[in-house]
Amino acid sequence: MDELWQNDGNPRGLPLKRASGKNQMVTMRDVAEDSGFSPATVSIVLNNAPLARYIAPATKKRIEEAAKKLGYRPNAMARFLRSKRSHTVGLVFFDITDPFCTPVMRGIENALYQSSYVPIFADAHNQRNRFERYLEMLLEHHVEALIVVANWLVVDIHVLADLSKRNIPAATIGWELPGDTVSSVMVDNETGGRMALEHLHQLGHRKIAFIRGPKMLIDSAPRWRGVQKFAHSVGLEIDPALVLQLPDSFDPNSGFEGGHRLTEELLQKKKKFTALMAFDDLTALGAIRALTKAGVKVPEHCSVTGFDDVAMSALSAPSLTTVRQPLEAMGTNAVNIVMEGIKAGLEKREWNSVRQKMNPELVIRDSTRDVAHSSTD
Amino acid sequence: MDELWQNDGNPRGLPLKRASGKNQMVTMRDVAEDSGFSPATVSIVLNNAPLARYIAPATKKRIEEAAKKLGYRPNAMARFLRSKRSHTVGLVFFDITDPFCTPVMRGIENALYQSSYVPIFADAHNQRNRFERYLEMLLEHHVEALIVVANWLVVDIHVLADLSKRNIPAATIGWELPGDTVSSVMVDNETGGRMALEHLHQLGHRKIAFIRGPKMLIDSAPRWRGVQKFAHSVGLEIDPALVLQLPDSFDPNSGFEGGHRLTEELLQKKKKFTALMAFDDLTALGAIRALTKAGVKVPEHCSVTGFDDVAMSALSAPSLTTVRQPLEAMGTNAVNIVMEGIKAGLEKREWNSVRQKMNPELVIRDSTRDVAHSSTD
DNA sequence: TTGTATGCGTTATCAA
DNA sequence: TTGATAACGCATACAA
Repeated sequence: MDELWQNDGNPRGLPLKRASGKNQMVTMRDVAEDSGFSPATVSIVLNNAPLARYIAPATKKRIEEAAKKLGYRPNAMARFLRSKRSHTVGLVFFDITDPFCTPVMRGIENALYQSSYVPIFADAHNQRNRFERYLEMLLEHHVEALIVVANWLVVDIHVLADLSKRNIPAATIGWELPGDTVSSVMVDNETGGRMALEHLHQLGHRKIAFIRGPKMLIDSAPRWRGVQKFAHSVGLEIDPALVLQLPDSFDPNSGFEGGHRLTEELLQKKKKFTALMAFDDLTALGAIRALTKAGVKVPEHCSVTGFDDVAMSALSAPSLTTVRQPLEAMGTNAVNIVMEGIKAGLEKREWNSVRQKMNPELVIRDSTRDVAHSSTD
Repeated sequence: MDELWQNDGNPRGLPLKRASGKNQMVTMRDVAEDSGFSPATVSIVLNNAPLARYIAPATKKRIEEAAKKLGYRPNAMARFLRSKRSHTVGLVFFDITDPFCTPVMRGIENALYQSSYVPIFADAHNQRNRFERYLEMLLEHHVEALIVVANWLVVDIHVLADLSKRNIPAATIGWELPGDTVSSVMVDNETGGRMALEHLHQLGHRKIAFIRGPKMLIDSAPRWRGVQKFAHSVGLEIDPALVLQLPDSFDPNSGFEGGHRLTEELLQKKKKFTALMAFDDLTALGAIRALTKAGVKVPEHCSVTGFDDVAMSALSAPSLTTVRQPLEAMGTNAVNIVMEGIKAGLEKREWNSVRQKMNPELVIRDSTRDVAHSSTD
């Protein structure tokens, strides 16, 4: 009685479309026979091939009607055999579990959809074996391009070699490879790091603690560089005792736990700090948890910033001030890049890979506040 | 200097594998010529076809070596043309943005990987047009089965008709259709509803507020039924003034806002309640936000339960007591179900769709507490 | 134990 | 303006 869906489907009798038997595939030949023309003509018409210009309108109409009547659907596989185009793009995530991935995925999917491409999805679970096996499978399926979302683990150069040799355009998101065969889309980490610190500095914070990213991650170094440069430019002193670093880890969600633990360490030092800049949002959330548990209120006693702006940052309590990566746009751009590559390949043009750095954006929420009455001792 | 990845790839010279030219595809014929056997024999050997039993071991070895040497990779498209098998499964999400989806996806992906199937991914953005267009595309790519993750919006019966007519096994997760053509995997919502209330009841709560799910959602009714049945069985009285309902919405993340708003309404009534049972986790998070803002501490003054156990529930502050849906297992099971369907189709057996109800699990965290000192007036 | 021939559904070339 | 034909890469029935 509560389930509305039962009435949702409009009850206009049987869904028509091909009254024919069970599993019969409708081929171009069927359309040809039904319409009284040859398969060649049918192909030309239904694909709107160049030659379609010379086909009589009446013919076109009859063919199109026959196709619709029979429920004809082109066979992507057979089509590939001739055209070498699969209308398929490989999409490899290093770990879909990372909240970073969802918006990126949305961006990619949406852009591909606009081009009538279909993504073949793979999740490497951060395992190299799995990554390579998937790569193999994607090549068997003849994806026309590859997008790798490598936010957390390292991609070995193999990928690049094997792909570029086959002229399959590839782009990475959240990582970049040496050399210029593979395109990449990344946030400008240095600017992002600066933004976060600048924000805290503007709020008047001077005793600031830092939780740096794991050495393993490509983002860690430039983000920290941004911090250092800004600190230097305004004469802010960074107390080494207040700088900790997340350990390397293969679990993209380990940041929470890491942030929690390192913040506890920080508190044990009994060194005063009025703000904490965390490597990313999960780390920040873990830090907030530790602070709160220790009776340090955020943001009253201590401001905290994150990085990424994953979905839960807006929903946490307090909501998180963070440096936003334009994740969805990054997905979109990666698609546009490889699409260019595909087009170039089709036209046998040379094509250069591109390296894109996207601008981050400071999102101010409730976890940061003017230093006025902040204190942690 | 901090970027480790530069040393990661082992620098063992050039990646070998096919020293041949650029984009040349290696076909079975190449392997045949190189090994000195016919394409038929090569096919038999490389596929381990039944006839392979009769092939001389030496022959097998030479063929396999040639294949490896040339870097032969079977062409999935060409293979499909003969075998009618694409080794591909369509995966349609109604809205990937819902945190519900990630673990489900992980489960599906993992199970497919075990069977060497590859998922073609689609996200309907909750739009029917888009859903139908994707369905079309998936059919053009001849997916062997379809899995629909329809947690939030309504699937119209069309799907079913069009698919079952083509003998493509289909399963839905988080939704079920009338009739018996489409399999489904759902959590046992009624039991889950009961569990949540039972937990609160055991903690001594008697004045309990409820935020029910939107009418539109298939989960709402049975979950509420579980609540009512349990309340009745223990003689718990449910105050209608403390029962609110989320409005229908197409945004799976609207729960947070809805929970927030409805909880404010609830507080304005000035009616005492010591616990709140929310429809799902996001709603619970929204509710907690509203309570906290109003000075009502969770769980000291008011206990809150969610439903689903999405990733952020463990990370929120306070962490959320909730009814866990075994999302990953649900994904796995859906795959196993359609795989059975595929196998049945191959063997021309009859096959019955299945409807699975999975057991939920109560996860007790920090948002619920003994009633002893709870109060909201 | 292995090879030959055929066709899957499509598109492109050429001929009519 | 349209049709006949061949070929894409593979797997199978049949022949050897």
